[in-house]
Amino acid sequence: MPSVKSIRRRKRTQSGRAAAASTREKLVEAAGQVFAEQGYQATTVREIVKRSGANIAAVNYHFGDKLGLYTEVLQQSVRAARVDAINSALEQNAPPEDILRAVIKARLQSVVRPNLPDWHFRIMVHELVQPTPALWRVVNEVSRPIYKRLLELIGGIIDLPPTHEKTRLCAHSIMGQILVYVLAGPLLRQLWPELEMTPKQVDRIAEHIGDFSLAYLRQTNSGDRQAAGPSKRGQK
Amino acid sequence: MPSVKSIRRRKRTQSGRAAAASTREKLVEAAGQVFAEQGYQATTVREIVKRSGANIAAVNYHFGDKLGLYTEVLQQSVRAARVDAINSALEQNAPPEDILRAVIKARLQSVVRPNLPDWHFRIMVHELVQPTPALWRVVNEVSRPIYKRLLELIGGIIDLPPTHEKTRLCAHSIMGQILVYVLAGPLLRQLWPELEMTPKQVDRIAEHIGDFSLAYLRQTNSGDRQAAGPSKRGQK
DNA sequence: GCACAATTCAAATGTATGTTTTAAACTTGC
DNA sequence: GCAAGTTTAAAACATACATTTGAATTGTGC
Repeated sequence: MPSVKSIRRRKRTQSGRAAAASTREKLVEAAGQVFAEQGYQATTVREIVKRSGANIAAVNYHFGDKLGLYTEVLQQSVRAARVDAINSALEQNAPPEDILRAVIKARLQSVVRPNLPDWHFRIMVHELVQPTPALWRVVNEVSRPIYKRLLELIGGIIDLPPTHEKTRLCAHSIMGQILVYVLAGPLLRQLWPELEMTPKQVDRIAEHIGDFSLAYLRQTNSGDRQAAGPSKRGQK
Repeated sequence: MPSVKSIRRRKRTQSGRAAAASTREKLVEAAGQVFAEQGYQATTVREIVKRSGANIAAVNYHFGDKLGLYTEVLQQSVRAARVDAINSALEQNAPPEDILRAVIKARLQSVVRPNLPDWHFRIMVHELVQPTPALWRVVNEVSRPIYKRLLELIGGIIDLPPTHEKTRLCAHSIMGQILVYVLAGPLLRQLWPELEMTPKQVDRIAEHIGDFSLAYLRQTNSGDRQAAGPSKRGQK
């Protein structure tokens, strides 16, 4: 009796369009939440199916196994992140400094709100602390282009090539200032109880990060490359 | 038949002084490493005992269970962190700006090196992403004093009270710039393969963070409170 | 050396979890 | 209505894991 080992992967029938907005999607949605909260290792498929209201066999049927489900979640995450507010902010035609402020604001907003289906970033945080093989694909597909664009933007402000070490360090400084509110959120709330991530407060924080960063960027622009051009010399 | 449920906790005999620098300590050391790498959930006691060369029952004997071992690790972490380089750097008698640079450097060094028995910070990172009840004690006992001191330091530089919102935001900006190298390490290495955390490179990064931050702090000091004093007006 | 406690060891136990199976219902397009 | 796809329920299976046990070993004071 040859135990049918083959996983019954469904072949993405799609026969009837998007008729079934059902189990499969509910699974991905619930899985995204749980994975974002607990990380890959700590989440149980039983918790996922409980939240989604689906049957446990469904994850096998649709995704083969837990890792398959996780992969799907990551893929959707990538797909969603690609058309994200960040990119649109990076695309817009505006002075570099304004673009930078817009990017900071967009990232902080999308990251700090609890409700939205924005577990994408939280999953990334888990990946950073405990990488799974799936991380590298995500990094290359979504993080790298954004990183590249950010380098160009900053390089433009401080008048250095995007790959220059100083450009990179500046990019990391900005990324770090945003990250701290994502992953040190609980810590900061404990240290500073008055901190509440209201939309208004988030905007204030974003503005601060912009001020904080531009102080150095402007100084570097008019400092290192002396008289590079009088166009942007304003100290405010 | 009363099943002897009581965990055979040893009563810290200590009869023969520190004669036994053995199993217990080896366990804590190995556990610190593994917990720092994988986080509480993902680490297995089997991995710990394998690395420490001890028998698996030893963790029960000495610490009751996995959580007991983790608690011990955290306590040692707290104890070690208290007398840490950070504190000594914060204590020293020097200009505030120099102290700030020293603190940044010390933290970055202690955090980025892989070898040292400095898993303290890494464990904190895991705690941030997946808090355990033990987190809050650590926060209050070690993070809060350091945070307070940092606020005073920065407040001194920008001439604002430590509890002022702007002071706090500046502190977070600095913390974030350091944090990004800890928890986005793998990501950054992927995005920037040339990045190698040699001691020399780490020093350069620390210096950048200092420059980056002081640009704003100085500007704020001489900007907000006008003519507060011409002592520190240098733009470099 | 001897008794007794502390420690270490190999093996067993119980539980949580991922995975698979079976069989029956229920959708849905043709 | 029927055939294929989908969902459900319940159970079984295998494995990894923390935890426990009881005996063996080691150390220590007398």
